[in-house]
Amino acid sequence: MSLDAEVLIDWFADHARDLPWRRPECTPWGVLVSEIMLQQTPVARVEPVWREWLARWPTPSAMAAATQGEVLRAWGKLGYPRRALRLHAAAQAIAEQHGDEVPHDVDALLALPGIGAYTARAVAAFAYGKRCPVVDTNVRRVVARAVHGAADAGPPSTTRDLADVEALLPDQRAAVYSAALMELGALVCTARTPRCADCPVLAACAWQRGGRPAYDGPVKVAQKFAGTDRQVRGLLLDVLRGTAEPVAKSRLDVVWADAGQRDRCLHSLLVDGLVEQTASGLFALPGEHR
DNA sequence: GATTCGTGGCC
DNA sequence: TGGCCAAGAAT
Repeated sequence: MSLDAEVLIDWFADHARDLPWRRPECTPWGVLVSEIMLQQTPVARVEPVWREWLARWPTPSAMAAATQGEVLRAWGKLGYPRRALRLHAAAQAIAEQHGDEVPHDVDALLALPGIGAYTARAVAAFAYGKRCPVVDTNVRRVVARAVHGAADAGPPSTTRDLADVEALLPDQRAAVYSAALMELGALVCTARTPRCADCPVLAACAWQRGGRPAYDGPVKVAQKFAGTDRQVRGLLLDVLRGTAEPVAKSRLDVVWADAGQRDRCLHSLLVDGLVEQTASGLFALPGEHR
């Protein structure tokens, strides 16, 4: 197809960001941690936390030995803290069932908590050089434009998305090619205001050739945050992150006026295992108090 | 397939 | 100013 591998790989060699999880000395565990942290989270916010994590927990077994509370506190404000819990559980599974080595196989990776279609293939490709389609939001957008001539990708469909990228994947240097596709989407073929003048595959781009028509797919519902349970859960968890000792419910009640929503959120945090109640009825991050 | 799940920066 | 967006996964 049109997205010439050599052109893209050469562009990547010249323009790729120097990210720590791309360094040759980065371990597969480091790659895995980066991929989990980068889910729905910008690179700039991930990088400092990733450095702290790898220094503190350089292996899966090292993290497996930490408590859930320690892990949640170290996760800080990266967002979606269930990722931290799942990564901790994945570290335990890797330590106990895989000899402390991050699995090579996509299927074995998929079986780990918090690892889905994207992350499993990203680890297989970027940590082990395996040839497999790696499809994130950047790649979906690049393919939508360059191949299908659409301004943006429609709703995701794992089966179709994987097939699309599989068809593009070169036989050689497929992992670097995948990294290049992602980087192109992150730096040039961006969601808003793409830098088409800087694009290495402009001549091959179907969207460009078609006069860059506007997006005509189904309308995407904007995700709200203010006033949602997500915000309230975040506020509650932030209290517990900031204290070493369990706190009384009154300390949590002050973060949100609506008692019904507040209690519902606290309950859901308990169900999710992000918060624990002690025998004396106080609240804390999990795994640190009896 | 549609929803839910944090957080903060940017145009 | 505020909607949009950022390397998704689980249900």
